[in-house]
Amino acid sequence: MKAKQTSFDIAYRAGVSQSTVSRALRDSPLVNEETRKRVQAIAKELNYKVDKHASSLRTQQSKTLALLLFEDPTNDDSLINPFFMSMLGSITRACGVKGYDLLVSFQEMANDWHADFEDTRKADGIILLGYGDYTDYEEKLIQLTNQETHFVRWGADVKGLPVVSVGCDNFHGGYQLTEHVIKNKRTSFAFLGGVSSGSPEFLERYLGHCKAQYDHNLTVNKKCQFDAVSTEEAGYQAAIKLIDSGETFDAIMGASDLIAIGALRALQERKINVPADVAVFGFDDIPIASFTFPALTTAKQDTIRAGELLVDKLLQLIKGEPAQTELMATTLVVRKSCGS
Amino acid sequence: MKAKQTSFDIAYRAGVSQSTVSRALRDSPLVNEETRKRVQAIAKELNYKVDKHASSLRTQQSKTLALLLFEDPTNDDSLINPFFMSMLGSITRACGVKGYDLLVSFQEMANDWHADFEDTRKADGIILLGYGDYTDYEEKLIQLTNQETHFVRWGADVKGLPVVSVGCDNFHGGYQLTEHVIKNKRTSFAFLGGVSSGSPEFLERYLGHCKAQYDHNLTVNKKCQFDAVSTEEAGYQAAIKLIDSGETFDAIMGASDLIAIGALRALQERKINVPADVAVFGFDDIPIASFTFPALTTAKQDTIRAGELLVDKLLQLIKGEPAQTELMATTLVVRKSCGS
DNA sequence: CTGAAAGCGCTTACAG
DNA sequence: CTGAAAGCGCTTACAG
Repeated sequence: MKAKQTSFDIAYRAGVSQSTVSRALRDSPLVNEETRKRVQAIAKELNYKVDKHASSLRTQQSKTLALLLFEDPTNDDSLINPFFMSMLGSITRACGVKGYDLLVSFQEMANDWHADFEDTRKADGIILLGYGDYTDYEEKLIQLTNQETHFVRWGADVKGLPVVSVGCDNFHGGYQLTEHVIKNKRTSFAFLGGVSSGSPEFLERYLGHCKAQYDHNLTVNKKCQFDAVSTEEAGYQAAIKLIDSGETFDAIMGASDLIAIGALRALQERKINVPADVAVFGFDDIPIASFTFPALTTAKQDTIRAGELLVDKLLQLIKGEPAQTELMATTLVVRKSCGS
Repeated sequence: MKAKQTSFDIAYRAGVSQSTVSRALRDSPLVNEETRKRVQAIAKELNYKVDKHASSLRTQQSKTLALLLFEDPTNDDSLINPFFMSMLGSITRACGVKGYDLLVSFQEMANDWHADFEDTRKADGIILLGYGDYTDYEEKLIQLTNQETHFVRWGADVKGLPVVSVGCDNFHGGYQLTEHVIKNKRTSFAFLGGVSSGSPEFLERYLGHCKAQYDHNLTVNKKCQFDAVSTEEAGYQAAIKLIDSGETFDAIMGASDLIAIGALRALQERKINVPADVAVFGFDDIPIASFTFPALTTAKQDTIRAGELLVDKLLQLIKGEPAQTELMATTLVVRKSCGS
């Protein structure tokens, strides 16, 4: 049990050549059925496993994908966005299904993370997942593209760049949510979240949000929009600013669930009743969203499917096949935080 | 930019042998300072990176650790225990610091996950993280030990087995929490969570919980203990059972925060006021714990340190050094859910 | 301090 | 269907 078995050991026991062992183990049609079974049985018995590095070196592919999770350094270490955690889970599973391993790496946006994985052959391709200032981000996307790295990313479509993305229809999601709340008789909306081009997802949600108000003959009060990054704390701070601004509002859209949850805390602290006085809704449908008080109305992004799409498209790219950016529809999830 | 650079290309450009390139890149003292700088500069310019598989094959170590996250299949896909997510973050970072990559894999407890990583040389060692029925689990630990796999695990100490674990002092944590709540004038405790030897962590928390009551001359009401796995839903169900049992209680300890959060939901649904009527407290201090209503009193496990310890100890094992099981103290985190 | 050479454990043309 | 041989890109004794 001590020394590691090699294909030569198996070959010796099976009375065949090492080449045949290799073929048998890879289910090559070039090997006799009976021989294959015998070889495989012996390999199993000796608990032999093909050496990953030797085979990767020879075939020049690692059968590994890398997941790069990046965040703004503002985020607390332990407060990794739960939405990304759901994605991590589904990506891991999707990789498993395809026979790929997954290397996970956390990076700060500021760091120089764009290079290593494919150059060192650690991974055949990269999945990018994270929020951060879009300006920094775009630069890195360009570098990756120039290096001819295989990669896909989660997020809004990128205008000029030939970058394959999987994202959700943020505009429509924002529209749908807002329309739902308008039907619940709310007329004055506030929006918490950054709406610069630095955060395209939030911006699109905001635009959908505004369009819904416009379509229903409501006036968008720009004074009721406050910037916030996607954390509970930022949501709390933005909501406090909103409350202290003296503007009137009867509904708050958080650009993400985390922001909405922060708003919930601020409202509660100020004794403002949700949903009686103010409706609150978010975006993402992270697991906690159903456990807040009151439970949060939100737009669900299908993380399972997102993970599969990301992996599938990356694998296509690796194979040299073309892959298309894809936008997934969101689902309206109605809970208690916006009234009936 | 197309064809991948090898150390021979660098050697050619630098006018030295390939061996020297290899040495220079690894900062070997066997190479002239000036030569090294020149080689490194050229490598950088050409964006050359050492091929991971070639070097791993040669050195027989992968410089990669594997993280195996396993759960009971009862858990919802998206509901990966947030506590483990915090751990994942800190483990990733700790690996990075040590120059190791991290392979992540999710497995169900029922599967045959004990083998592959080290046999295939994908990883030099394994970190085990998860909850599940302890009986199944122990069997797998034994297999891993027999295979002479290098591994460490998060969790309670394992009696007979020579398994290196990092865990927290669950007994003391349970004791400390309960004592704190007793000082807040609660006298009748309920406990939600499985207390069989199938879940040793929960059992220890329960024992500490009981000991505190005993030490303060309170009677433990065994009818107020209801089994629950570590999910919000299980906590909710257990709390409903507790309420419907007709037993009296003025405090509930959830064996984990998730369970306590489920209990919060059940109490709210039944219009039982927290903390006025019933105090509620959990264990773990997951990120959501401060955002529940009311915010949850709990015992914090230091995930940052836990990740570092896990990685350090695994690395010791890989180096052939002895490593010891270590128990970390928990910190009492007082929030609103147990009164002042 | 440097170079030529062996070898890590595979996969896959090539020849039969 | 099978085997002998080359070679993936490194690291590291060995010899100088």
